[in-house]
Amino acid sequence: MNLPKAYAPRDVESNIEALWEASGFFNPDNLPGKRLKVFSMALPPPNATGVLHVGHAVMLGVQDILARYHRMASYKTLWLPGTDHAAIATQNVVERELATEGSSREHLGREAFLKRVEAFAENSKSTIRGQIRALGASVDWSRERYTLDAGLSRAVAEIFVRLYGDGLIYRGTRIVNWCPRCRSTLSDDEVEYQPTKGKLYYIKYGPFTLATVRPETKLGDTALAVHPNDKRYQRYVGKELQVKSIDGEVTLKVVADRAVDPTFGTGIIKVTPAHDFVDAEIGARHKLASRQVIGEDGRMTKQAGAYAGFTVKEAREKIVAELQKLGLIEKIEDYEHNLSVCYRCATPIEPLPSLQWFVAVNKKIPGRGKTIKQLATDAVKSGAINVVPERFSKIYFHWMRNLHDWTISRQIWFGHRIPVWYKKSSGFPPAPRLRRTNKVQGSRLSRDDEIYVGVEPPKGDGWKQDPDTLDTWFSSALWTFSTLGWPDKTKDLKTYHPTSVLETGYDILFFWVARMIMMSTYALGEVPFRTVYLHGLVRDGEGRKMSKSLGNVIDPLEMAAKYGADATRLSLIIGNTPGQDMKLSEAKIAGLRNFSNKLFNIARFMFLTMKAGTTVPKTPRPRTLADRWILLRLETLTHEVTADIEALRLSQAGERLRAFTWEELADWYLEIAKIEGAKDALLAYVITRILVLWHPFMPFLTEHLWQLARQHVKGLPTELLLIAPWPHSAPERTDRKTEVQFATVRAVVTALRRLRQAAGFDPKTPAAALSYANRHLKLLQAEAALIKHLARLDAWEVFTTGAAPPNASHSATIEAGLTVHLFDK
RNA sequence: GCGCGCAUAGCUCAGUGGUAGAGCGUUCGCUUCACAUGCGAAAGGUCGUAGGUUCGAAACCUACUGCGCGCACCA
Repeated sequence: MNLPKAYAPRDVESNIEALWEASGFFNPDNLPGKRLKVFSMALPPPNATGVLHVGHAVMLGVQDILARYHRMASYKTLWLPGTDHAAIATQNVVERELATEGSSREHLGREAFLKRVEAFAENSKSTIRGQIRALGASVDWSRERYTLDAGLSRAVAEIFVRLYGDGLIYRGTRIVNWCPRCRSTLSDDEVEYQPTKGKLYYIKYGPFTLATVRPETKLGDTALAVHPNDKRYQRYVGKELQVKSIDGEVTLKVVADRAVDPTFGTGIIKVTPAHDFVDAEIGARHKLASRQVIGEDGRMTKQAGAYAGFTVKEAREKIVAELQKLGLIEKIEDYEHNLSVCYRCATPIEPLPSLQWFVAVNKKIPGRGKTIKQLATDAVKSGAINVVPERFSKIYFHWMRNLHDWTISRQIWFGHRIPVWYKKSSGFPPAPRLRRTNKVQGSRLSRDDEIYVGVEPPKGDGWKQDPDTLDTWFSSALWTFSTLGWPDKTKDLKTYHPTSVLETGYDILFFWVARMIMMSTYALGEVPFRTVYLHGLVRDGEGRKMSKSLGNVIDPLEMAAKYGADATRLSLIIGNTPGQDMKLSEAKIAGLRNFSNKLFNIARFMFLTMKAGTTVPKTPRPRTLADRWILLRLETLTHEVTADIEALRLSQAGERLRAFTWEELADWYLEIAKIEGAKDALLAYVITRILVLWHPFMPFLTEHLWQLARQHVKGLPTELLLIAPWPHSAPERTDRKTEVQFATVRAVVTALRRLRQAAGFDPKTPAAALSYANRHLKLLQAEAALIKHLARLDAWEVFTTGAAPPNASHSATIEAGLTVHLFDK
């Protein structure tokens, strides 16, 4: 056989990938043998927006290790892949494309635009499929899903209808986070905060002065508020003040409310119920009027009078100028505050009142006596879901406690259309499949509208579907069970749900993980997964977030092409613990490429030296001390690696394997094998075992070597390493004597090498030495040949005890009574 | 403001109450016939600071310092 001197991943990975897929073993239905235990995972679906990044590579790496380990350990193993339509994110990308073409979604119209987005998403999906394959992920493509698939869309509609039927989805006018650029609402979690330098304007309001960063909302003020205990302003509470302003005299009521911090600023605030969450609450408590002066287009409304039509920014400048002219500005200070921006396009958020759909998280579920929030909290508190690392459960509870009703309607076009239809109630007979009719109130509908909520469109004429779509996280919240066929009672659902492990980045704990728990406990009455494993973010070598604009992005596919998929994956596993961010550099990947080559060459050595027809023994027969030692170490390694993987200590498992493979196996045992000879069977045994143990971590290389091994040795258990049985992890076997003996030999060899170097001997010229060994006498005599070879001595004698010989140039003590002495040449 | 994390070799990081570890880098010597993507040898540490618990602490507890993150506030 003609083996290259260095491992060339590029030449083998695609062939190996094809071999696996042709086997069909990624599909658990095809796995051989009786498999009573089940292991299942849903791949967190990448967004259908483009390409995979290094964060995806972490997730694929961790999950593939778990999938391959369990498959080998004879679990019925399902790892279900798919993609997320990622509503706003994907729509934004396509809108940007259209903009460069001088077009827009409005220009195309809803239908044509959606076709365009779908074409884009389809293209992304096929890119992503190729990338998942290239990284070696053993996902079951026969079960691939997409959040907009018909089946999943049915699940989305079904759960919406159920929630509505339980009174847990409602429609109402509330202050929402509005992104004027996306022209859509956002949930609280989709808002990010950017520290921003701005101005703080001190404005005179009759007898008061108060500060604001948003003078333009002055037009929407309907009251002033002070703290109930603030003595300074007590006499004004309940009074109505006539205040001079840019739009003439306005009447403002003074109310007392606990939300006001008397120690901050002047201790008095203006209340703009239509454009601030806190003010809206104050407004509700005091039954204040609400005046919307900013519209969904980010421009001032007709209510803003002379300023109607201006953007918020323009209005602010004009209003400040006008206030200054009227002498109503006391001072302007520089001020840094947190600006709310859209997490998808960084546009400043406008809080404004809007008619939207919400999920009620604090309302009892009929017949269950608990709220969605309680179900989701209990799932973790009870231990039904195990969070790794554990500290994230605290963060989860904190978030749950503070969770408000979830705004689920979005005014974008790409996504699941809200399964609600309206029509003028004018004597039409009720539709046959009407689930529920209700009068709804709201600005968009007349009071006579009839509402239909159902999975299928209503029969009959005159129904118009709600134009809005659902929050993308609403559909991904169903991912673990919608992908398995829910709401049908499928075999897959029964077999694979709850899933075993959900592995994802901690950055989507709230967006996704928490919502999956909410939806699964609500709809199925069971947890979506038993363990959540949260990995950290991958940063660049300097600890900065990777981003295109910084130009510090490490592309996992590029790295895989350069250093191999195995090295790339391993670089994301080793030296990292769950939940901890990691710094990644190309040097680290190159280092693991070097290790790949080491493993390759260990096998190469075996293939080149082994007699044809060697059989891998079922039970190895050690002949020498080194044999006993390596087998002992191999058993211990097997035991420890198995325990590490079971406990999700993947980094530790990888480090152990690397240390054993490089140091103990390659540097010591192989060198000894060259000396002692006649180790074909033992070597075959050790090497096939480490291929098995390494397989989850380095699937391509190990499978490649397995296939080569099949040409050289007999007795391999399976044609594909992919389904080779994981070795039974017997209780740890200790053999103190072998350990101590081998360690002593090692220490003597190392000491001799050190002395040789200290003496300045050329590595090639043989040297002469003497040892006093005391209790190790017999051992060192027995291993004399080995020690002489490894330390390159042509003469070496061992005695029980004695003084350093006069012609010894260098001496060393290894332990009490054990010394080595090197003679001058 | 509340909460969480991190601080260990020059760098990046593991570390499970019992003799301080790895990779990279550094120094010295080697084309030793599996591998220079390599081999051999070595140097390098007050485990952030101060207390405490313990026979014994890098680890457990308390306080503090520095860095980072989340949430809340943000008039």
